Amino acid sequence: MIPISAIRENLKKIQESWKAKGEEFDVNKILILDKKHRDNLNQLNELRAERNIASEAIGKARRSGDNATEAIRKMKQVSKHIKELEKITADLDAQLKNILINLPNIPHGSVPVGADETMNVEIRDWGEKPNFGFTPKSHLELGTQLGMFDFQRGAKISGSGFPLYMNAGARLERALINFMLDHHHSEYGYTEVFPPFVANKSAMTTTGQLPKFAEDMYWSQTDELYLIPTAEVPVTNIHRDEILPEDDLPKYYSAYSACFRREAGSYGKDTRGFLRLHQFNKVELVKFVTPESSYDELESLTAQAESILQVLGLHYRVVELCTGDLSFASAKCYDLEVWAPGEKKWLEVSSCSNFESFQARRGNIRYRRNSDNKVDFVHTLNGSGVATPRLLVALLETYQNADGSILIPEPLQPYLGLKEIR
RNA sequence: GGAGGGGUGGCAGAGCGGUUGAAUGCACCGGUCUUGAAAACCGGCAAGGGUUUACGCCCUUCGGGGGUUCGAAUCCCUCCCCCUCCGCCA
Repeated sequence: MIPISAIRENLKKIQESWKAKGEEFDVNKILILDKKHRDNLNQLNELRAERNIASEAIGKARRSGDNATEAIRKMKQVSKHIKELEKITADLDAQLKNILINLPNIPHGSVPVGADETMNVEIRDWGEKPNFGFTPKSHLELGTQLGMFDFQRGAKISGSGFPLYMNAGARLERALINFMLDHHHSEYGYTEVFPPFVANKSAMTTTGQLPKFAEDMYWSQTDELYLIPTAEVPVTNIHRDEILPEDDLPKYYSAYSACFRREAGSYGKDTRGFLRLHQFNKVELVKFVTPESSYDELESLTAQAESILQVLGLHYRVVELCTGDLSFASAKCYDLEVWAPGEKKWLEVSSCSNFESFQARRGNIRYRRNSDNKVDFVHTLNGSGVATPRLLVALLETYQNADGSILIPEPLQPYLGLKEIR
């Protein structure tokens, strides 16, 4: 959420940034509403002040045995008026909040301006495309031959997009998750958490899934709970409505979770195999940091996510999203894309974002500054470190042998207990 | 699911219709003392909003919402959460 004061004070700048995102909002309506709200609030405050003074006087009169019936009669009218004004003010406030909660974050000044993903900027790449002495197969062909997963039976149980991992596939999935969690803990000191996989409306609103993206989530009406689309939701909400001591920052959390996405409106896109799923596994990294440090933390977060791909020896590139491709809550974002030689495609396995105070404001996540003891919003960041389905695709396709067997990268071998899958 | 208890400032914990935005303790900040530190003593210390060039002033907030009242942390209704016991269950 961006503060209304920022809209009042930096209207031009904010409008431009929305334009760069390809969005437009009726700022006039916001400003008029805001003015109306403040006018009402001022009137209300004056009346309440009057009431407070009168009530105290009545109390005093009562105690000293004086008659206060006339004052009480008068205050009855004032109270009635206050109630009416309160209703109006609350209604205006709700209207205003409803608009603010639907406004996207403002891109950081360093973000390249562009309309869509074609304007994203490749920042760097790592490794090289593997050379095969044969035509590389797709992960579907390889995995099916090796009995690693079964999409037909997964669909029988739940529908398409719900993969059933089997045998070495199931074990490899578990190995990857364990490997990534261990790596982030031992290399970078992340605190591992195992969060709930469902979350309530407040939690979903903090991170920005609600109110705009309700359609994208699975939800249990009877319990008013959503299945989480990412561990970002529960983990960011760990510190909702809290004031953290500055000395506790930065806080680094890692979490495995299953992720559930309805992918409404994307049918027919990437329907093959593991490229787009309704349920998948992911290790998520979440940081709570001071405002001054958040952009340095974004760089290190990205590097930490990258290190997973490096250790596994996978060719990848880092792409900086342009303004038009930036998500609702993000102020700046790097995507990690891994090379899948069978698909001959770059696959997004991670998005590393700085949300600045956008989520912190929604979730009221604050810290007490050492320098002046004042309270301020933290900055939150998160990135996948990384998502398994496309990682699995890249792994199978990169490490395939001519006979369809798969070599397991050395760091992963102890986790899987195998040097190769055949 | 049934019975009972409870949710108050950064934390602990009083208050149970009228200077209570809230005692007290801890934590924190400043000062005195000390060679330095600790202890002791003195002082300060909630957040949000509005208004003001500023000092300041005003309003709101004691789990959420609603009600009673001139006036609610305090009374009533309702919802949520936590704890204890019983039942059920991985």
